[in-house]
Amino acid sequence: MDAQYKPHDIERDAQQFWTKHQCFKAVEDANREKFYCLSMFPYPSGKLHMGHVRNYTIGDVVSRFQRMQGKNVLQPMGWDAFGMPAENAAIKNQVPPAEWTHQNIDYMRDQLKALGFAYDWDREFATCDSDYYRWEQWFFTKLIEKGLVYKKMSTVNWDPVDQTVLANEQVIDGCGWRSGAPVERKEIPLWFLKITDYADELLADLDNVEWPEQVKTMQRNWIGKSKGVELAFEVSGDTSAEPLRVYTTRPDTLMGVTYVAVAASHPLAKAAAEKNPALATFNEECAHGGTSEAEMATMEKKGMDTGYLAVHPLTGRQVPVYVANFVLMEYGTGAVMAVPAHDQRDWEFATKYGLPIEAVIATEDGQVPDITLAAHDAHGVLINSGEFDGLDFQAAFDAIAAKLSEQGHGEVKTNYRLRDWGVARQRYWGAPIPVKYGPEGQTVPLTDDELPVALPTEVTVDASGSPLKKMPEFSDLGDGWARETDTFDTFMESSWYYARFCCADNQEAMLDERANYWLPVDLYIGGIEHAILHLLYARFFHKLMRDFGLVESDEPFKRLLTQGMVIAETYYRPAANGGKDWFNPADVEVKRDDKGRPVSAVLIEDGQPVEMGGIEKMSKSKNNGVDPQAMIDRFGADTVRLFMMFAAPPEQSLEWSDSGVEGAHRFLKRLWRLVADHANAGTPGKLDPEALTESQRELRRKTHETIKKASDDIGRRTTFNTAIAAVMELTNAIGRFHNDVDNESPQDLAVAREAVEASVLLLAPITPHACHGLWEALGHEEPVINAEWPAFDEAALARDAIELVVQVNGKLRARLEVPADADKAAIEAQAMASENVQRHLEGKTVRKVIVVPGKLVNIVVG
RNA sequence: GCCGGUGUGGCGGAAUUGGUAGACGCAGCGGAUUCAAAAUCCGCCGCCCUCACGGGUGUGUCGGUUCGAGUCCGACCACCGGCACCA
Repeated sequence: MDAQYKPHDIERDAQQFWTKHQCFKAVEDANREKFYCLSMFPYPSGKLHMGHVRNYTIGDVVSRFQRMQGKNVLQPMGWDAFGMPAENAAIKNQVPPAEWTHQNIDYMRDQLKALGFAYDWDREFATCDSDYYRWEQWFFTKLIEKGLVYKKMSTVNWDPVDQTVLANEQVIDGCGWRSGAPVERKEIPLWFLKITDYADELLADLDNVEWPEQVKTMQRNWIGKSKGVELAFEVSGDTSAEPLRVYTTRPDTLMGVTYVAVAASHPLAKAAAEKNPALATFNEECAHGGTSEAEMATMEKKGMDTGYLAVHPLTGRQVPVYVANFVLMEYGTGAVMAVPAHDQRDWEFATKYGLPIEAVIATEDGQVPDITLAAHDAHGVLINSGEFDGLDFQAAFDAIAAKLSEQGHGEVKTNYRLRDWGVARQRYWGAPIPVKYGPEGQTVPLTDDELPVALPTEVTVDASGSPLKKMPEFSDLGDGWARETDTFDTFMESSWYYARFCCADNQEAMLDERANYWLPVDLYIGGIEHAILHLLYARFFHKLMRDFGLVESDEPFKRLLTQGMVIAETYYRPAANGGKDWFNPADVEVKRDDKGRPVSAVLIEDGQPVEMGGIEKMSKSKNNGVDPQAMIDRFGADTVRLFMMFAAPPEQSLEWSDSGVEGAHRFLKRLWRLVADHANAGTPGKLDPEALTESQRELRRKTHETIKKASDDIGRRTTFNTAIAAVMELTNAIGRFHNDVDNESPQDLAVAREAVEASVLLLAPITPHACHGLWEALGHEEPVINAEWPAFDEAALARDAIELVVQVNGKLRARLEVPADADKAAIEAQAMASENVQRHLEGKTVRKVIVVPGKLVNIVVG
């Protein structure tokens, strides 16, 4: 065998073999245990970035590992092909979105193939194919029939210059990103899915999935189930005004209410503005700025008195009604009661506008809280609350709720922070919403024979409005009927693609029985940034499909692995316009001091210094992306895969390092030579575990320790980095073994063969091309992709003697070699006898001796 | 602002159940090989004191629990992800 590692030849040969033998085709087989391994499909933005490479390498390693475990593995791939970047590219370069998207898909597919991922390409689809989204349209019409869809007014970011709706990311400092005009909040009717109907189940079923606890916590908090009271404040002196309904989780503070706040678009605020021009101006002002929750929470809180008074439902006291810019009409009731003594936001507002602050909850030690500097928001016993004084939180909650209920002013209510899912977008590059509007204003879902509604692909896209609105050939159905021109949120497509992969070729139905063979997904891998929205919507959609009889399982993703970002150093120079010019790491040379610490960097092109801007997520804006293709061309796919898996555990962020990649490449070269040297050393004899020399026994123990550790690391812990480190240790040990043994006996070679084969098998999921070649070179006829994962031999792990450490007062003072079966007394005696231990015991009294078998002895002295 | 996370040598990281801190790799330093270089191989490598034996110190900061804390508890600091129209 050739001792030189030639990755490009090796990778070409391996890939040709897999393709020729259709190794990755997944076929349903009820007699075999299935494993559905799915990585989040990519948006086809142009070319793969390192985040994709990382995500898909993890998925591929698990898939190949499970295959070696004997499972029937499905690993599909497709394209999340609808979305804004295609429209932005269309505006910029006058390329139709469909054409741009398909070109990107073709390029990226080739890149995925070059990385050797074991995908069943027969199942590939793009969500912009009408064969895909037609079923989404069909399902939506069924949801309308089931009453799970409705239309309501909703706030969007409106660019008054471009006359278009902006996404949150297109609003920069309150202005449109293209026009620069201040963004307005505009209310338009939009389609919603009733995800809140499933809130309880979405919450409860989190207990039944094997997800990272942090993700489950985030989803629980997002759903935000709370128990509170909904109550009404009558509006004083205006019998025509509806009572103000508010929801609170703190009815115990009800006696501390000193004002009520309503949204600027609340009917009462509008009514007050008619007689009050200043208030009208203020309400107008509240309509500026973005709609995101972060913006709402961080903006300056402002308000203005409406002049109306609200009547406290228990005391009859009249409190002012304010308009507040942080109260939104569409969340909850559009009105909130304010208790400034016990809520920080209310406290700041009251302080700003000189409203009264009245403490009604005592501190822990029963005192009146100091509310001069901040609100006191902890639970406690009630004070200044008349008949409720002395009650604790729960008793006060119950008593006040009962009283409100008795008087018809309020009821206990369970509330959710979760809001219904707005699925309509005023954009072109998405799936058309299958609804039409009649001449008398009727809203009618399309019937099965009117589906699918194909998105026209011949369009001109510009920055203003939705292209579909400007295409009568699409929207005008004649006789006064018009088609809906809004398209679906692209989260709709990503909410069920995992199911469609099971039966992507079915032209007659959305899903078929094959979905129940493969689902749920056994391991789903993707970025932590999807922890809430995508994963929650997909869980919801799965339950909708279940309730429609399309799938049997309750949850789509049994196990979840959230992968960290890929980050890299950034370099820049201050630009003339006050901004920064960013330079790609590939174009920069780093200077180091004599200890290897980076001290400065220069641009290779002109030799002049650049600033180091810190380590950031790889992005276009910071120009710190490393092109996977360049790395594959230079080192081969296996090196890239190995580095990605070795540099960090999957859940952590991964810092790109050119020298780290070179290190991974060096390891593969060393491995290749090691196997070649071994293969050329002679024919191994038959391994006889009962007749081994000390050094043979040692290598064999290392082999089986490594099998044990790597199996656990990959299968249970998914810490691929430590599995690779363990195999590196094993290959180092093989190298030493070969050096130590002068004339290699057949038995030496047999022990070495076992170690070498284990190394190749353990690395096969990670660097599959190299291992394909190595396995063949070791004389196997069956390819390594069909090999069985190795099992460890418990007997090989046994040791005669073990090392343990001796501490005196917790500080390490000696190391001991003791027989594996030594008893505690013998260990203690040996520990005490140690010279260095004796020195630390001198003149002191031994108080206690702790012996932890197999680990240590701790002698406590005083 | 709210929710979730992260913090260990010069660097990426390891330490899985509270028990030897720094596995493995990168960088650096020294050596071998070479006409020379690259590549490769061998050795050293947290910081401070010491010729050495050894000792002190050390896991973001401060405090606590414990025979023993990177790991558990409390407070704080810094950074990262999400916040419903980026995907």
